[in-house]
Amino acid sequence: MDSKYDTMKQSKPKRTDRQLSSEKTEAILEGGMQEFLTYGYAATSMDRVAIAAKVSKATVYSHFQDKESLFVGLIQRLVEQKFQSIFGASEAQVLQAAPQIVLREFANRALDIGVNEPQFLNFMRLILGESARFPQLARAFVSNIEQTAFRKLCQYFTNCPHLKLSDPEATARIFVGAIVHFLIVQEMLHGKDIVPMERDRLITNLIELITGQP
Amino acid sequence: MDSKYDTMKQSKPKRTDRQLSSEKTEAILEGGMQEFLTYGYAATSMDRVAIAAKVSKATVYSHFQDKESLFVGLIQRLVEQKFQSIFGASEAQVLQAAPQIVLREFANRALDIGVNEPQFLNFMRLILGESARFPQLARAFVSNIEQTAFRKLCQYFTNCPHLKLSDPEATARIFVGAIVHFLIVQEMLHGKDIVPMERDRLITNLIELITGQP
DNA sequence: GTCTATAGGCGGATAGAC
DNA sequence: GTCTATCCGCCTATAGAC
Repeated sequence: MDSKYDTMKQSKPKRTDRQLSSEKTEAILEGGMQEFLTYGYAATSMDRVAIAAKVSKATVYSHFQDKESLFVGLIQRLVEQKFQSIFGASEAQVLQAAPQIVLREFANRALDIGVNEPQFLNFMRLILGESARFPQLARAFVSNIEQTAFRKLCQYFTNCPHLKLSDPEATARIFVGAIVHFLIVQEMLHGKDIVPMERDRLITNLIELITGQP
Repeated sequence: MDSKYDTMKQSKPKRTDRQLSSEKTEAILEGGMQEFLTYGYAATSMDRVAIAAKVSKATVYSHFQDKESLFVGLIQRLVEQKFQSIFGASEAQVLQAAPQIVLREFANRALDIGVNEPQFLNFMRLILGESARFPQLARAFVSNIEQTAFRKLCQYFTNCPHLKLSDPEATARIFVGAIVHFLIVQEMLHGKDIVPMERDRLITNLIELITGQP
């Protein structure tokens, strides 16, 4: 249980790398995604993955070496898909607006994902919950999602002439951290009714702290 | 899978509430804790729980109705234990110091838990990872840990004469969020080497933003 | 109350036909 | 490549002796 999860395994041994996935492979990945996101890694059975993909269990095993390979390949693909859907559409045209506008837009986009896409919450639950047993997936998440958010915000802070931040990199971390933690407590941990707070109130206060403008 | 996790089950049906847990019950809870924190809910077997507790499997089932009852009872107890170990030792004597000192102490105490107690990270992984299937455990975590941190910090912000915050409650959320997210990315998700940052640098910047003092 | 032994089922993974 | 059928082990939970 220690080192074997750290070594990357081959997900599709039967396939040369110049060809894309076949339809069956795609169906297996799609069915597996539904099952893993719903039940978690350990509680997902290869029987149900096969049923969800509408293939036989043997077909699943002809495309993926074992359950662990399917899971790792699937989640890594999902991390890249989420990266694309979050950061793919560039919003360079609004970066000229006032910092209050740009930062509010950034925060709202992040929080909208958690509210409008319930599967994204399950995706994060899986990454966080399995981060001890599958550290390479946690690292892929950090490299693709967290680091990109840090960079984009840090670039904005550094280039924005109105802001004079002593440490843009640390400030970017604080901004992302406050937003993501808000999402975790209110939505992922069902804290809305226990510690209620309007998202606009948090965002407004966060922007006030950073810009120094009331 | 929907409503059954929301209804609280009786964890110790054979025991009247005026008596504390017996030694066997304690051993089962202790053994179960080790297993669940290491392997997660679904991958933990009652066989291994019994072995870890040094009792027979039948004894486990004579103290707890089923696997789910053991898990829920155990995690709820653990949430209260963590609440005690984090907030039990009151630090009212240092609250007279400068805000820079008090807030830095608060942040360092929180981050020390994640670094010095690796089981606390596994505890959070379990709460986060199972928050869809066991929402009552997620809510217990929010009520005991998150809400208490918000309250303590908000009380300090409100009573501290040096600080003039427009919204102490939202600011407390931002402070806790930045610290907890830093812990999640650096330690839980193994991000130390990917997005390195000294904790003091983050804390210093966070305190600067809140106090307005460079 | 606690044990050993076992029921009964579902899990991952594979053999072999086509 | 894909299927049906199957192996075998481990799973949750319980029966029954003491």
